Amino acid sequence: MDNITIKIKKGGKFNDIVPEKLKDRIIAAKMNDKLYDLFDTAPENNDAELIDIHSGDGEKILLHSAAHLLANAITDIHKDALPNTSNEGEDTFYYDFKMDPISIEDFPLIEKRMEEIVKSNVKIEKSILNKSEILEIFKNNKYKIDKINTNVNDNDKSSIYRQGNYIEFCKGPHVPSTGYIMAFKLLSISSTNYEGDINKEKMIRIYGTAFPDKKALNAFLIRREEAIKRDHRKIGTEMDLFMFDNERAPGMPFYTPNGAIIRNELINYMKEINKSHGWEEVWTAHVFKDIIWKQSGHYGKYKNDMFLFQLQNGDNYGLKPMNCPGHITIFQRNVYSYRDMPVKYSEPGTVYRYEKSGEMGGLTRPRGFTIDDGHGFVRPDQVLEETVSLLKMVPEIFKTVLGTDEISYDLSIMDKNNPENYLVSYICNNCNAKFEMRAAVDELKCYNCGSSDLRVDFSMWDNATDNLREALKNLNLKYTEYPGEAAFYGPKIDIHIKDALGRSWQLSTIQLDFFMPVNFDLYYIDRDDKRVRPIIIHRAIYGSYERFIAILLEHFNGKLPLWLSPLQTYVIPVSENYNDYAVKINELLNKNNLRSRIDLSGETISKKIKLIRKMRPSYIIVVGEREKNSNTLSVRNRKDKTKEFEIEEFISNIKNEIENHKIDQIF
RNA sequence: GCCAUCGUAGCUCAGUCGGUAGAGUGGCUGAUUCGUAAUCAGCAGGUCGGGGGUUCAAUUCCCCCCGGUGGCUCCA
Repeated sequence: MDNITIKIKKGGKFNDIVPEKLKDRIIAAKMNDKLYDLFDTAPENNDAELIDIHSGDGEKILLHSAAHLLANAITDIHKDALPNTSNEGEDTFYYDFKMDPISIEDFPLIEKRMEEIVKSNVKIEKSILNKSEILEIFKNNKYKIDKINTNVNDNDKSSIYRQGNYIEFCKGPHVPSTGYIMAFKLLSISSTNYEGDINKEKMIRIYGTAFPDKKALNAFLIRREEAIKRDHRKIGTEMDLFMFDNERAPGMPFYTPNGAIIRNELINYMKEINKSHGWEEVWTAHVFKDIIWKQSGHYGKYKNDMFLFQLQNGDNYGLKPMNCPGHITIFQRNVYSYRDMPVKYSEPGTVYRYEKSGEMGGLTRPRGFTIDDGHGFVRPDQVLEETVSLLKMVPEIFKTVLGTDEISYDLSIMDKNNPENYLVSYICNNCNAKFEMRAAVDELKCYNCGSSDLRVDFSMWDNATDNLREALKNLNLKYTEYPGEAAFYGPKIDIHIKDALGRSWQLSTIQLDFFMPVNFDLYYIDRDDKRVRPIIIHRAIYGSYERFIAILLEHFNGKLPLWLSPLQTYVIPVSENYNDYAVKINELLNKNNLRSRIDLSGETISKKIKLIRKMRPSYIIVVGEREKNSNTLSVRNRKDKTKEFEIEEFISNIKNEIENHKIDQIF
């Protein structure tokens, strides 16, 4: 929801401009993009946005205050627990404590204490104190002392928040009193290390959530339960789609016949899209001599995460962890004119990465997976056009496959204050040579004359980043910029989609790369007969097929659109007396290239339906005396509605449903 | 890799305070001939993740491995 905006005079209290009837839902204020507590005073005459607890900013503040509420309760119950720090996610918060391990069995007691603090509606008050005063308050908590020392300069002041007996070092803002935290719940518990460093001490992390009202909290909890019920591993077992053999090939997914159908349909659809957008399909080997990984830089950086092996004769090989060197190898077979560009290769490319044991998880994080990969070798002046083309492909695909329009775009750009972290151009002030270098790993001196009198040239980054930005703007896409989030080798656009359960997934990526062209000395011949470096665009739309199938299954709860469904029709005769008619129907469906199966077992019709349900057939066709006599079908859809159809009518309808990749069924 | 937790029949799970295991479901066989979420009966399935130790005896207790799950870290 949108917040209201009201003018305020310099020095006025934000709380004084909150309309009386909104007092119970306005919890903070915002001016010039900075958040304030309601009891702060306005720094200037300006518009103040009043933050409603139901707004995006409001919910963040609520979660943050709920985290403090948790810490308040924990320290009340466990006197020796030391609060470290909290953080908020989309719907959840966590708080890390140094304390003896507890379990979710302890949650009711903690929640009860939290409830009491809410009931007594304790005021949450800010004080501004000198650093020394703050250090004195937190003298028994070394974690807070660390935080104070890193965040506050010696002679500066900072804020602390007090709610009853509980004090927190925090920059706020917060809800005005604990009574605003109407609906909350603790969710889970896990361990973590101080500052995320595995060498530092273990901490207890408690996750929770909070909402402006009970209704929203319940909706969240139901969604969460539904997500567990829809776990792709469970659906995959029920529908017999894929398996793992943890003894023989840990982390490697095996697709069973049904799963292979889904995977192939997705791949075939992507092939069509690639073709229509000028991405030519190639095929590359899975095993390469290690020299290519040394040249690409993967070996140096990811050696420990690669499958590497040595043959009897001493030759060293590695499984590909990325497809780009393979595509580059193909690109290098030729010399290209500027007129040949862009050269765009695509491939459902299977890669292997030795994920650490604790990092694997079902299909979402396997050790072998297939990317709908593509590498465009483009002239710098083609980045815009190619990015626009890709940004048009993405919504088309997700609309078709998932039926979703909820797509968001992140533009990750470089942090110009730290150019050493990136591969950027330098110009030698001594000999005027121009070259690319990453100062964080290479010694910063001229390759030509050895001089270290160099100046940075951002033009390559600036042009490329401008092109990405312009592509987003041309298509009127809403996007967010993230300075400092670019990879060292180039800026990128990451694309997120929201699934049926409201979860956001990063799927697609459009990544510019200045680095590989340098490593492999790629070039094309320009109009003036000079060699010019192309830029590589790495792109994937689904991301990996494995992860995408997991998301697809959870999004649809396994009830896939017909064109993706492994079992499109399932024919059930009412009794064995109608087997002949059922067999005829099933054969007719198969002849029409439909994936149909028939159940000729002696079970009752109810039992047959019961048993096949977990396979999620798109249509169940029941035939008996009536249908046989009138040459019709009794069809039951995914929503358990039944309808009579003429045979030909049904077949032509569902063939149309398949050809048009429809999400909805014919009735 | 780290912390926690788990590994018993194809699947879901029970059980053994140490005496080599059970249910439901699925599978097979037979009866039933059935109108949209379980008709009945019988039978066959397990060296209780792997290795070692303690013990007269280990699936159970101890140790080490291998895997799974939830987090942490990581994700080119």
